[in-house]
Amino acid sequence: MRYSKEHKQVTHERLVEAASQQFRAHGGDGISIADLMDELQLTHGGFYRHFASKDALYAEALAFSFAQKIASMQEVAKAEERPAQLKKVIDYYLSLEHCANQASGCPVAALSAEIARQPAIVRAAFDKGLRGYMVQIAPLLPGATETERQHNALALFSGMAGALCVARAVADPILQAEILEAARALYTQVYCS
Amino acid sequence: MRYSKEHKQVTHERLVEAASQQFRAHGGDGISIADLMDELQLTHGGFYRHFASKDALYAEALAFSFAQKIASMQEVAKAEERPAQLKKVIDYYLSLEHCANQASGCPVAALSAEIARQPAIVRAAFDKGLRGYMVQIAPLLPGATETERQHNALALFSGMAGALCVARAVADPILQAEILEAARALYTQVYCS
DNA sequence: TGTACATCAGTGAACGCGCGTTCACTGATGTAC
DNA sequence: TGTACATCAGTGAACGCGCGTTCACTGATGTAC
Repeated sequence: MRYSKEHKQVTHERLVEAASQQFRAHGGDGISIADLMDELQLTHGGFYRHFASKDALYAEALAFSFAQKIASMQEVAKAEERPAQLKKVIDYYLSLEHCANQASGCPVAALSAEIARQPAIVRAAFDKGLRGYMVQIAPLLPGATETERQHNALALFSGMAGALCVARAVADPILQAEILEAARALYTQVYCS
Repeated sequence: MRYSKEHKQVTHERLVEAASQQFRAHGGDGISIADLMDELQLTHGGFYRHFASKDALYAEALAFSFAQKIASMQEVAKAEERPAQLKKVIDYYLSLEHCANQASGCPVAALSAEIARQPAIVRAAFDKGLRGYMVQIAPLLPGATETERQHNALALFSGMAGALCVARAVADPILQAEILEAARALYTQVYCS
């Protein structure tokens, strides 16, 4: 049957959002198109009316994940003064809550390890997303110039992503908490004093 | 045909070593048992004379990767004085060379993102490997107590693993070098002064 | 306004492929006598 | 020492499964007249 005018765009957006969460939670190979379409109460055959391939969806989903995470970070920083903002962001990024919620968490921590093995369309989306991330977050960082602030942002966020990723990998919850706490102490000391 | 006495153990060890490199390079799902056996000039059917499952091999290969990396880190630190040792290790870990050679690189950077999705036997090998890593490396870190040095090691190595992982994900070589350089500056400043 | 046709999001079967695992078999070496 | 048998690392076909992608089809809505 044919659907009303905005229907296709709505389905497209629902797919991107669902994929964005599922890819972060399970990785690119961890979720099938059939599972994704099931989640939207659709059958898998219709997928190719919306995307040329699974990779094309991955690229769009990645862009969505970055945008969503930038927004939630700015939400956290909002209504605080300059030096306290960064402390808030660090505490949030390295919280047990963020650690436990990978599906809605930072795409850098969840996916960067597999991005190097993805096709060019996905890698390009990652580069673009990461650059946007750094531009948006740089104002919260110390540094005399924009370049310096962005370098600081790269060091801080790659480091926090690593801590989050390793904490999630670890099976022992005590060691997990130790990793997050050690990273929180380090980055707070360096960037918030 | 039947083989001489030590033959089985030799094949077992060759499998673990080959798997250790292939898993780090391509991830747990990125390499098949048939490909691995091919690499040793064997056919895939014989695999189960050596391991109960692919997961069992993954666990052993992970332990091997950790041991190998600890050894290469100690090699780097060797013949230096106390504060310069850590600088050497940081520079090596965040080098373009380490970044380009994932197959022989740090298993934390290469695999921690997928470990959380692996079965218990693999996760246990990761925990054990990471703890051993931290114990071996802690003497190079500043800190008044062993606990403090290990916390510093956790913060430093999770952070460096994140930087390495993000650098590898990025397609643009200039941005890749920037990430490694920013991380090198950060961790050197914090831990080597 | 009414009618005939075109469109196209979604359906569900099918294709082709790769994978982890199993299994009957092979045959040179180890072992028991 | 010599012989007959047992062992078991390795072989290669097969099984069962899930996946990405394709395709002929459906049928309600959009559009042209």
